[in-house]
Amino acid sequence: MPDAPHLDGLNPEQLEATIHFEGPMLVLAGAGSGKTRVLTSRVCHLIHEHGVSPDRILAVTFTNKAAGEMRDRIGRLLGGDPKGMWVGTFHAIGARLLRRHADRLGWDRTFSIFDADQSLRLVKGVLESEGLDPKRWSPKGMRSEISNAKNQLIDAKTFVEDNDGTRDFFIRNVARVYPEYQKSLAHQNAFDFDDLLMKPVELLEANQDLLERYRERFSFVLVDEYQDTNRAQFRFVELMADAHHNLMVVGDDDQSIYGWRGADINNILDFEKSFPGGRTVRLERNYRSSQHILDAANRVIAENVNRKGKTLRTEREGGEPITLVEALDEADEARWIVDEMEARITTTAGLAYREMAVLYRTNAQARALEDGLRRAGVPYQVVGSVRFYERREIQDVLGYLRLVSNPRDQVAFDRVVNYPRRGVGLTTLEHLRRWADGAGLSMLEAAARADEAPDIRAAGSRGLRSFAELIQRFSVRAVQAGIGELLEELIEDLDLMRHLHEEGPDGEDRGRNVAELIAGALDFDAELVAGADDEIDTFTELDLFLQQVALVADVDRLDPSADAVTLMTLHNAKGLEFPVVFIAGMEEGLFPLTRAYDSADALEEERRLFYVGITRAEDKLALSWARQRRRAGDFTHNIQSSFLDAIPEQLLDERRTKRLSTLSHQTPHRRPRAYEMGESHFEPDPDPEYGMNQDAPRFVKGERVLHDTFGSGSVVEISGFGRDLKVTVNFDEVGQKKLLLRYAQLERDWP
DNA sequence: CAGAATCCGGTTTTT
DNA sequence: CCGGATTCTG
Repeated sequence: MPDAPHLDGLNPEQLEATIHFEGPMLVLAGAGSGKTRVLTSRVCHLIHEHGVSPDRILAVTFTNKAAGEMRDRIGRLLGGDPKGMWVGTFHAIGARLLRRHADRLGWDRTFSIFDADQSLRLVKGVLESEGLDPKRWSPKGMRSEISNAKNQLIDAKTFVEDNDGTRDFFIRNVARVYPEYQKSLAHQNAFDFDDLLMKPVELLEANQDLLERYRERFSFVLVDEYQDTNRAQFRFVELMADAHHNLMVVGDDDQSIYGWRGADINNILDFEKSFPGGRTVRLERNYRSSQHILDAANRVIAENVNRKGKTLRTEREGGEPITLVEALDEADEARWIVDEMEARITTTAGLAYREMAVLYRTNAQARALEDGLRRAGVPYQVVGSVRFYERREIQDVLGYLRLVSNPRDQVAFDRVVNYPRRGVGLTTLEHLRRWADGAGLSMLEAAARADEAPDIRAAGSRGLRSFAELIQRFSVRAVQAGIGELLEELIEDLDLMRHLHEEGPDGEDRGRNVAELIAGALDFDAELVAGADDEIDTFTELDLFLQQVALVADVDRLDPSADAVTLMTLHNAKGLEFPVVFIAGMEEGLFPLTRAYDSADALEEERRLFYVGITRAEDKLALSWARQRRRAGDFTHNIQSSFLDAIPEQLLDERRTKRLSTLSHQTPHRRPRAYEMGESHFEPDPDPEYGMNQDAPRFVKGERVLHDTFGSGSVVEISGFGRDLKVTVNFDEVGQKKLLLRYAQLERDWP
């Protein structure tokens, strides 16, 4: 093919996928096999060789970052931005469609997007007005039930019908809450995250004209990370591709890690059935990791049953062994990791901090690692943990903007009406609500005329009126000024910085965060002017800004130019790669989490997560675990993760931290192999230092025990120390119980 | 009405 | 150990 730089250096399989033109295609792309490369080259090929106009292409990615990268790379290959092409996450694309056609569903285009926190608040509110006790019926549980339903495209009406007469009280209450919750969203002109997937499907199914229009427009559809799509996303793709069948999906069943969010691994396993006549290409050549790392990954994932099966190969032979370190506790683990990083920086020429990452199962693990890094003065950035846009001060500021953009947003109103303090308390708000309901006014309108309302004290009325006046003033400014300017004026007007600084030690940080938000907004302004986004004619800048803010992921905010070590969860690491990768917390109960043992599917998903982690590493992988770890207040005693059993010993370099070696002088020992897991018992640890509770009978996770009243069961978790030693036991008859060992007369139950 | 003191309960992963 | 909710106090 002459003059086709986008085809340079592709291997035969990549080439086959890239030059594929019409009809369905599944690209099964192993980790590090160059799938992004294939996606971008294919788009270029469509445009360049087949003369397809960019505005007829729709590409869906998993993160905004991936979307941005794809757009950049295509732009570079083509020598110009692919104007008119839609690239984005399912959520972003859904929001875009809804902005255009929300009126057909009864919303209007200035709708708010509620994130998890806002939708939880709303669920709580509904729960209370339904007279349900939020302590008995967890709002979180309700929200996730509603979320699951939406991901399955089950609307409120259907949910109620489907569960009519169920004996499950929880579900029965969800059936009460869900319709009211949805009604309230509509009333507030708001969508939640799940609506952004579900409502576009509803929109296209109910409006044949729109369906035809978008099918026609997007005659080529590409989907990345297809293994993580849920029912709603599948249906959306199906609707779009059903007429022309020009659908290419790229994914890896072995990297499906979002089942808990409704992702259905069968979407990728059954692709050929759903889209008959399609072709499948497998990319099994890995260009990322050393042989040793890949061997470990292959062995780990081979334990799974529910998979298509593929084996990654690399051209790179050998490589460094995989280090497995046993540490005393999480601080010791962090210290080892930091020491190892510094040693590598000094001994490896050209290695930078930004090329190293620490991955872990739970966000809580970040704290100890951060402490270690901070103490050693190693620069680092944490993805997630405390999410930027979920910070209180950021949400407060955004609450104002949301209210300016959508005056019906009640969640935003409640959030900021008395922040900063305006003397408007709960009683005042209650009086206002009553009067507003009676007079048929919105809360904001009512606030503007608070002096007319009965029972409201002068101070409260003054506060309400000045609040309403402020929102009105900024609604006017919003059409004249850019977002950055608007924010600056708002913060000035509220005298927010002074309020924050008066709050105490955290105030400085909060102030900095607000400053960062302003900086981000100014950037947003600048980019919009430079890019002259085609959306800006249709929507206000404010709406676009709020939408972007609602839909950015934490990984999107990763700064690749900063020379800092990256800390993040294994989930967040998907799609990324680093020369040096540490996976911390390789302990039974933490990774895999205890609850993963509830089902075979869950355990397989957990194992895939480990596989994702291993395959992030290019040159060096180090795994670590801690004998004891503080979790939610008390101590846990741990054994190393059963996942490690799959890795052949000759690939491993097993070590102990210095701290641990000085405590006892044993050689590193491996835990009994997996066949001893589950019902059977483990040998008590021979190390006398281990546990510090020699006086108590020493139980081990997995062991069978007998209780006077509860009967027999198996030990799930051990926590606490000395006289506070607690065991969690899953009893065969009565389920899980947490017991104080010194009261519970537990005996070993030999099978 | 606001801020302090206290209690309680949860704790996986996220667009 | 944390945050949120609740209760108490000025």
